[in-house]
Amino acid sequence: MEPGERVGERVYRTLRRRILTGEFPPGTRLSVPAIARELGVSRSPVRDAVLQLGNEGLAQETFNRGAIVPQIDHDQLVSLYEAREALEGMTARLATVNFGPGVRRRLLGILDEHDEVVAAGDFTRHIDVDAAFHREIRTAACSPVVARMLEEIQGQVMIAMRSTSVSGGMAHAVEDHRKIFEALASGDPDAGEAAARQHISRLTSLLRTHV
Amino acid sequence: MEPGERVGERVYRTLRRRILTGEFPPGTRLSVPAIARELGVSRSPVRDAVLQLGNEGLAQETFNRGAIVPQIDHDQLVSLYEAREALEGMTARLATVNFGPGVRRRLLGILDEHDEVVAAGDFTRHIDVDAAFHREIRTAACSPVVARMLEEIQGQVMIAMRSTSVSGGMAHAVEDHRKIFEALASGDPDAGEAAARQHISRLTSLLRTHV
DNA sequence: TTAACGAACATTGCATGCAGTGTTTGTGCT
DNA sequence: AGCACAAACACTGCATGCAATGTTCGTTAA
Repeated sequence: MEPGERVGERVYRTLRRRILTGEFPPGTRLSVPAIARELGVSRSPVRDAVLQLGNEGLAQETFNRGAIVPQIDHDQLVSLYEAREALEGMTARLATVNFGPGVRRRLLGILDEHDEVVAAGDFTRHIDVDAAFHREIRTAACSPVVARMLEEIQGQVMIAMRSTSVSGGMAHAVEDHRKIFEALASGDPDAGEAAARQHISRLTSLLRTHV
Repeated sequence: MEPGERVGERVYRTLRRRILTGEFPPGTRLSVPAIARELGVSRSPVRDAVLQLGNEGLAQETFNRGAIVPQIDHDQLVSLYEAREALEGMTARLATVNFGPGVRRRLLGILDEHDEVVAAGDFTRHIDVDAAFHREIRTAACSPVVARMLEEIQGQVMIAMRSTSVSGGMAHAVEDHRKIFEALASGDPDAGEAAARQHISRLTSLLRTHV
């Protein structure tokens, strides 16, 4: 007997997934009793989960009025990208130092797959492969604090991506990723950071013009 | 009748303060019933508070064994400083753009006070004034996401500061701060970011040598 | 018809109950 | 004394109760 896992943890992951996939679009009320009934658990773990989602910016709480899935407004999205630019730059810098044959191989595999996906015009898989590329770099960076913060940003960005089209274009993304890869492979931390930041800041600029 | 504030929120702030001031040193057990009895509230809001502290890295939870105040080990501290370097750099960059007479006046006031405090050798006030300088820049940066993440980092760093002496020296800190101020005032975002990052990376280097 | 009102209903946030689990303490044995 | 073991105790995590508050919807008045 060792579940070793809280019910609240499972509820948290369920709700998080539903929010990120858009099954719970912005504005959806996160009613604790309703969710508890649906999942067949009591209100306590559901409450824990909703509070945790609130801490991560995936739920917006108001006193005595419960929580709703937030809309990520333009200013918030800009701020998210400002943080993301700084942190992705740092992961690239750190990953340059830790760059090895394993990372090289995996990144090249992701890039090849990305080429195929773009050629096929599959936007959904593009999102996944894009995320995989950045995740691989985060892992190589070996900085849990930075990685955790990027994941938190990623969540809110996923919400925003459904309402605003800030995609800079799939082909452009792969191009940027190849540049980042080459900078990492070159072993120059400054180049790695610069390439990663430019990748993000291009989106931030697009965002700022899209007032 | 308008408390408009959750009991859990008050408990959270109380516990957070006790952890950050060292009243609850690392290893302290955060027993929900004990805290509830002491504060004269029920276990529910205390539980909420402890879970929230866990999300911020101010409590370490183990399944069926409750939470304790964490020790920040060396690797964790390095990762915290890596994130901090990236984010302080970004705030300085953004603050450069938003630099105005109000910010200038307040920063100069803080720097003058810092000089006095250092001359008096008051380490406790040094900590406060140091934090005030960085907070002023965070505020000027107008990026809530970046600011929030820096505050989260700040909490864990405060825990670590009591066990490891990573202080680079009070006088050196003021010197760095003046350089940052001048870079901000110059209006060059690159210079602002570079100055802020160097301030942090100096500490990171100290840390890395202090294996 | 539409707007204002109020009663019925649902939800929130805090309090408390409880089974399972971990910890501590006291006891007996070597 | 030192150790094994068990019983007593305490805590965790989930379930549920409840008063206060918020929401909804039907009814009434203009």
